[in-house]
Amino acid sequence: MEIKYVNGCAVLKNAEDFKLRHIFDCGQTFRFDPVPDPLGGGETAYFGIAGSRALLISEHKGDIILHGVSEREFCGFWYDYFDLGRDYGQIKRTLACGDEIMKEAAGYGGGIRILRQDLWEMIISFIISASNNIPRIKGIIDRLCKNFGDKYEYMGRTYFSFPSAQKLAGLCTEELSVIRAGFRDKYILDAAAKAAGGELSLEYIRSLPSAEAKAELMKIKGVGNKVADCILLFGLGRTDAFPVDVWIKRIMEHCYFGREASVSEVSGLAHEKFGELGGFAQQYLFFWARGSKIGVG
DNA sequence: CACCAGGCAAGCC
DNA sequence: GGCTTGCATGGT
Repeated sequence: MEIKYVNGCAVLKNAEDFKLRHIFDCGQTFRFDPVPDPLGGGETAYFGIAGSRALLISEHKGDIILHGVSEREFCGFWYDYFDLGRDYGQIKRTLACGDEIMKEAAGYGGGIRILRQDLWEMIISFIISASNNIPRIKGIIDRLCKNFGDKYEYMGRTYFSFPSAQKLAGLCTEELSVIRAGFRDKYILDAAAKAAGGELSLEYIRSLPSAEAKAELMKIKGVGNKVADCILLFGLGRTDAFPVDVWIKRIMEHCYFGREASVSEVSGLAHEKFGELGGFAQQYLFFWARGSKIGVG
């Protein structure tokens, strides 16, 4: 992949396996939204926030442009964030080999990349995701950051960072109620208290094998099997994790089982078929299922 | 109005 | 172990 730095932008020339709509609309992050093309060409563009950094990113004639990003910032953060060291073409070929379903799904969302996001942000974001819909998850996270994050400026815009565990641990449920998280407010405070108090060490969790890391994460109230898998996949880069939500369950039942199946049956088959590539398969299937309404009704 | 949304915890057996 | 129910809020 060729990278150039022009006019204060980092530019990925002829970017392959990289499509903004696929990356930001496949449900892995809740803090990026479409904006008008800053170059006025009517192409796709997004503005979003990762931890305490903001980014305006757009497509332009097959290139990807990261606006206001220096070489230092690109190499020090965004390269890893977008998982640019990984060959997604190879992953798609491996998954599609002998599997017509995956061939279809990986073709549909071929520009997906699994973002390497902040662990703490993923813990709270996916606690909020439980029994919720994506627009409202985004709204709750937005209010969380606006009320309790720190204020920053980037390219003439004001934005707010994701609040730290220490900041959230100092709140009571009444103060947190402004974000309208519903029954999840007590789970957020439990996670914050454990993280701020040292009972939950994110660096320790990071050092553990996946199964043990998952068990540690599930000690947090509001973190069950599915939320823990999302945290492993999106916050810890454990790409073998295969989160089974209603959409994945529905599409796997429809395409692979031809009948209703339990969550453990679904994860069992996923492990068998996709193995170490489970996380990628999950993202292709999720984006495909939602976009084409496969298995619904 | 009922029903559902990237589930989970607690209470049953 | 597996199965049911309540849960805050907002949209259809």
